[in-house]
Amino acid sequence: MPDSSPSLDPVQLGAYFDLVEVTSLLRHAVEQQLREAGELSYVQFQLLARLGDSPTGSHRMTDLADGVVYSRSGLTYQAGLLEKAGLVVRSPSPDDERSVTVTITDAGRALLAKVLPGHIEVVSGLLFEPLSRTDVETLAGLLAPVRDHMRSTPPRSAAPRRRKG
Amino acid sequence: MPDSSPSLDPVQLGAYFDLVEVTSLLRHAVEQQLREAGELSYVQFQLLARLGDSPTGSHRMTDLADGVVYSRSGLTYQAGLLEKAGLVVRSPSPDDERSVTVTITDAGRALLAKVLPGHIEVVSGLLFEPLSRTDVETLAGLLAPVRDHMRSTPPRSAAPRRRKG
DNA sequence: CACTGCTGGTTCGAATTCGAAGCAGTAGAC
DNA sequence: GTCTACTGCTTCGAATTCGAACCAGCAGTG
Repeated sequence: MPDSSPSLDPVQLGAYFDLVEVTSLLRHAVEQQLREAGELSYVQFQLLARLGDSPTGSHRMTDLADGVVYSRSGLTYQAGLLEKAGLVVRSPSPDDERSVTVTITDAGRALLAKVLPGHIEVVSGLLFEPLSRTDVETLAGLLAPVRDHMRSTPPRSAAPRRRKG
Repeated sequence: MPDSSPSLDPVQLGAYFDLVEVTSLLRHAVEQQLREAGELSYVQFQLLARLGDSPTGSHRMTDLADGVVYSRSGLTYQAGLLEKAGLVVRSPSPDDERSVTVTITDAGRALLAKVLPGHIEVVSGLLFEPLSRTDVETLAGLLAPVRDHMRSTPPRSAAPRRRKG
């Protein structure tokens, strides 16, 4: 066939498949650990981690959703769960009436701290075990540009509400 | 606290986060393309792709589930959908009465072929755009060992039925 | 053969997920 | 000011997902 469309050579294909396979396996393992260690789902962990990382301990709903690549409605649901569990608090934003600010609580930080070691252990043992320090640096150097590229490229993700139909 | 547990240095952490972020974004984009192009979910595509790749065009249920890292019950559900859509057929295995063999149909292959170009285009444009040929080779070289390591390590994934409680 | 333990699949119920629709609040044109 | 378009979030319904429980069928022991 005339390759008018961009095709993937075997190496690319292999890299692509390995990428999704590796993350699927990793995610599965991590999910299990998180549930056992602290009754957290992966998304919930990601959310707490992001909040804990923030200087203010808080983020807007939308930013969280975009950050973890989640639907807005899904985030509303998860934020509700986390709030009910006392791990975060939702409050109206001062500057924008529409916006809701999610803030991690002390309990949230505590749980995060409790769960983190085991999490790291799993990631360490599964992902980094077969990689040398140099390997990791190389990997990071490869992924960062890809991430930036994906983030900059058409954010179809944010579901830019269809114009009309 | 005494760091008896293995911790991750910033580079490792960054690589880890970028890894999940990249695949999340990629998956999201691909999912959208697949749904628009052929009414397929990502899992369904993965399943068809695996079947299409097989010399016999078929696999056992369990092997499929393990391959795409999916729960067995989830696979039962998806196999049901695919079968109802005429894309695969389920038949009892000759050698093992318990086992079910899933086989891709011509319609399944046709749909796969129809969807593939767009799929490749998305992956190409998002994942490989910022990577040189050498980069891709490096990436593949890094991921393959990790995949093997994860596959060999305790297959907690397969949910090795708890002994009793 | 009977007995025990394991593997392959399905069914079931409960929890999660998403997109579409809806409700405010904001921003820009005029 | 008013109008129009867009953003931020939630609610709703429908589809998917998982794990626990279950029913065979296989394998090894005796």
